[in-house]
Amino acid sequence: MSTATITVPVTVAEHENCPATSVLRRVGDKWSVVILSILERGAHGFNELDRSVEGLSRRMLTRTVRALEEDGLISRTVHPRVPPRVDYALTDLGRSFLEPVRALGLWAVAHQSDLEAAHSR
Amino acid sequence: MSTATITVPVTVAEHENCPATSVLRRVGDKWSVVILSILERGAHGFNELDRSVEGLSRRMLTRTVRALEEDGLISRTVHPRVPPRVDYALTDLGRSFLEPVRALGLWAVAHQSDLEAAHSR
DNA sequence: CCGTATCCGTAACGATACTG
DNA sequence: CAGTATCGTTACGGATACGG
Repeated sequence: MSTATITVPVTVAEHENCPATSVLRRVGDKWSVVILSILERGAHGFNELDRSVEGLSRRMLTRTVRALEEDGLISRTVHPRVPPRVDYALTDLGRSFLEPVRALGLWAVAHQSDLEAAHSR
Repeated sequence: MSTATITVPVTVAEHENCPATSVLRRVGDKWSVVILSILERGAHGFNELDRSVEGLSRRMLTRTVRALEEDGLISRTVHPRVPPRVDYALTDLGRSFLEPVRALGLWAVAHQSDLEAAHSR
């Protein structure tokens, strides 16, 4: 039984240093969760990912996978072949990250009608 | 034991219609979670909230509370007095929303060292 | 196949000044 | 006390073209 608590940042400095803030922002960006979720089902190459998600530009794919790699949520493996092959895959950290993210998604689905009701006012 | 699953949006249309997307974006914006967390400890007036968070402008406070109200996560009660008094408070929906959000925050704290290690490469 | 570089429009956000 | 209006800056993100 956990009794852990979180101190909510109430100053700019706290906000920017808070480990949760960067994670929350990553959850909020447009493509990260989609990429992570696709990689959950197996490793993919760059263009493969690009084609998997309609509307995702190569530019944003590059930036997103770079950021996810810097956070240690995915790995990037270069296979020196011709043609070149790069595999993106979830790390253990990325897999564990998806658990609370999924909880949030499930919350949204469970309360979808509440949200819609509130919005229609 | 839940077996619920989520279909990840892979097209622009799915992405924008997905109930989880808007929720994830709300989690990602700069002040929503901070405001919700402060309101968790009790109702507050507008300037009271403003002063509670250093670095939060009145402009963004207005926009944030409006958005949270539209989502049904907080309530806004106007007391017709002089001087005017407006109370912002968490709704039940807002309270339940904070549970998965907190799970995400706890994940970030628990894996803070992993994230820092990954980032220092 | 796997990206990078450049340009450009939009949206987020802060600062400041003003109102009921 | 509880906001709105306006402005300027910065970050996000798409389109396109080019390079290893």
